Amino acid sequence: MTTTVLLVDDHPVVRSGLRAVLDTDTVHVLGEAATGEEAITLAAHLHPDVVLCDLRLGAGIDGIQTTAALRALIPAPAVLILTTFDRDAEILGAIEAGAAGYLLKDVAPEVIIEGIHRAAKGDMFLAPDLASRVLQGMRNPLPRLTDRELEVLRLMSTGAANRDIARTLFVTEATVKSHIAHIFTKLDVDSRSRAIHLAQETGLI
Amino acid sequence: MTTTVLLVDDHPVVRSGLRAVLDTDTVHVLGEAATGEEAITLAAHLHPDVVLCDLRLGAGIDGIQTTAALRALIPAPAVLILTTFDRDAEILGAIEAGAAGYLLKDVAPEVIIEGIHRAAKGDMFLAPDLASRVLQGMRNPLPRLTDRELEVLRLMSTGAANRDIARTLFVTEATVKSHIAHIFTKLDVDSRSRAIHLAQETGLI
DNA sequence: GTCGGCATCATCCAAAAGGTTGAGATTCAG
DNA sequence: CTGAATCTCAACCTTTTGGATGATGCCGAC
Repeated sequence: MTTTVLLVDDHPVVRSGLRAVLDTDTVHVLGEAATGEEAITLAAHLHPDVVLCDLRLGAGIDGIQTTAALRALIPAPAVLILTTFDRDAEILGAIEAGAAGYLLKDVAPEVIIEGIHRAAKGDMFLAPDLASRVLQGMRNPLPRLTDRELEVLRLMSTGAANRDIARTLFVTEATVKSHIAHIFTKLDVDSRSRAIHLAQETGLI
Repeated sequence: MTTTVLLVDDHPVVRSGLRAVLDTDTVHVLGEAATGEEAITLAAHLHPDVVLCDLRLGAGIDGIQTTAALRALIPAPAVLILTTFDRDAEILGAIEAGAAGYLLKDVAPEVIIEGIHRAAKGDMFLAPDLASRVLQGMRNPLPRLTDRELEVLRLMSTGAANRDIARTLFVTEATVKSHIAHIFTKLDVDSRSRAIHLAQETGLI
């Protein structure tokens, strides 16, 4: 039985590659989308069994938002994330948004095909080298930062000093320091550079 | 007249995509390599007109080292860098290593084909949106950091405090501070987070 | 040999960052 | 309504960072 697939990637070359690799007797590629918006429209019309979606989609909404929107369709396609990156926060975010699986782009074509079939059957499918990491991430969840704290953290990571952050957010430096103190406590670090490094490593920002 | 090409990319899917997109009446794909080492061996035997090479090649040597090695072959193929990333230092590094051009992966297939033909003729070919940036980069060259300074910068970017850096490098904190002062002057910044951010943005680290 | 670049270290001072504690205001769920 | 979380701010203090200046030794270029 053939599984129908919609490809979502902002790189034409990757779409062509996926199409060439996937379009076999067990998988049928219904269409391609370059953006998340396009993917949602196409999926609503084509009703693919599975949507194969990149996380980074250039302009417009990202893969996680796309996943959430796709899963809200009726009938909802299974969403398989296929990406180059393996940042923890993003994997967990994608799964929270309803993704059926997560594959890295450097896997062999057969693994992608297997993942598609598994996703179509309603299974979860994680690239083997990611599975342990995800479980690890769920045991050691990154503390939840509030929106404001994330905003401060992002500004910090661009090299902004407390004064700069205060000016950007229209608050006093005391407030910024307060947020930063909370961030440090939650991330268990004691310097902005460590906080930045940790945040970048885990995909928090 | 057809131009012969060797593909170098660590992602099977991208290689398939490139092959599907490029193998036309004017371009002939001679072979594919997944690593830089493989690319050099293959190029020495197949004598392609052009090598289309990703910058990030997973394990092993990177695209810039591969470029340099390829350009040392006789006859030397033209090397066209095709990558997702657009960091300044890498573009300039690739060109220094002898690359004939630099393309971003999100361009249309026709642009890649045009780039291949131009490279085969000995022209330089830069993605249009990169050209101005590269010229800009050559007018405002990033100051050359010494090896030691780069080492310190890299440690800084992992969140290490001066004391940590000093311990790692077996020098005193005073020395670390001295290096950092030089780094700041050269990069024209006044805080480690800004230095880290700039270094990451420009691909310095 | 001399000069310049580099790495090493030191001292002194000022500024920024970080830690602690506490507190007012708002919002939102139970 | 009450309590918890969040965002805001303040005062105080310690540590870290950054800036300025200068000194030593090494090495390679001229």
